[in-house]
Amino acid sequence: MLPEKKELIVIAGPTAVGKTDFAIDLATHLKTEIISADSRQVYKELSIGTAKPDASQLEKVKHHLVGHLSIHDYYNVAKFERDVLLLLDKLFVKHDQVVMVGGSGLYIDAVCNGIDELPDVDESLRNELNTLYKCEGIEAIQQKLKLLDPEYYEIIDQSNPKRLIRALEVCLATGKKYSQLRTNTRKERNFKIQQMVLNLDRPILFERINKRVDIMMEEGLLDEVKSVFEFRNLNALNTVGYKEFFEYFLGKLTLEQAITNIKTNSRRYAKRQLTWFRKNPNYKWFSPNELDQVIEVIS
RNA sequence: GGUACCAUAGCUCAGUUGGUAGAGCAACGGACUGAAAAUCCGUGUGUCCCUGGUUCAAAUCCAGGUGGUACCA
Repeated sequence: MLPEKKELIVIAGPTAVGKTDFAIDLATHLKTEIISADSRQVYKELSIGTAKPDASQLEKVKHHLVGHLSIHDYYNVAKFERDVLLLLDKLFVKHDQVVMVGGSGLYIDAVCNGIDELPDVDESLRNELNTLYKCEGIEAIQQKLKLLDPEYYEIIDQSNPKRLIRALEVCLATGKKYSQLRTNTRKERNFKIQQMVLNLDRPILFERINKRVDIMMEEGLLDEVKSVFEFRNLNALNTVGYKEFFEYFLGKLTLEQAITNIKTNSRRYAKRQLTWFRKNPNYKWFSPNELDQVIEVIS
């Protein structure tokens, strides 16, 4: 089979829209497998709060990149890109089409368009910069970047500490300007890509989000959060559905407030996801009950 | 039934001696190449309960109505 005949079908969408079931139905129809594109479902310790596919769903279709890591592992978008490309090499041997489903827009883009190859940065360097920011404020890291990479400083969101620190750590680790290491070019893939977004009217989506939080509570989310409480400072746990309950356990919120905040933060997350997908014209938009229409488009 | 208080943004409420209104939260829009469920930026969305009156001018003062809350019957 020629590589050109291979095709990755991306199913994106905001949280709680119904991606998991949709992807299972689609993959079943195509007799293929599913790659998850979800930055939090990769962790084995996080199941209920990340709405991972459950045992019966996993039985229907083979899923990849779900729960294969620990919250103690460091993971990022570049590792995800590499993991998916390796996986696709194997899956395309057996299948002409593979479904990738998830809501992490940056992760999806890394697979579809590629991401610049930059050297790994030592963890201690980032820690140092975080400390500098914490102790001396944002001005300190702004000035530092202005000095090391004035071109990038001009175009960056200067009030965003994570962007500043990222640029700084690359400059410091490589001795080069971050702006010069960014290629801004799209990587060619040896497979075709079709991108779909699932969406619902906002009131319906928000209703689903609120309801799903209640269901997570019934499924024992509180116990799951309790089991990882001691690791709450890990990045993997800077996650909606977990961080709010950490505050509850620390006595900063009532249980009811924590649940309300999870719903609010989930709604805001969904909004940010939609902003991300909207700006990318490659996406075709569908409702989660339009499986037939999606099959029509991809065949 | 009587008395008192209240009625302003989706919610909770500010609003000075009268000059057509503003905070918090929610909401909405956006950015985003190794933390991305992260992080950051921007935006008031209003029959000021209704009807009259006073006034150059009413969210504001007056009268009546409606609705609510509390207390007394």
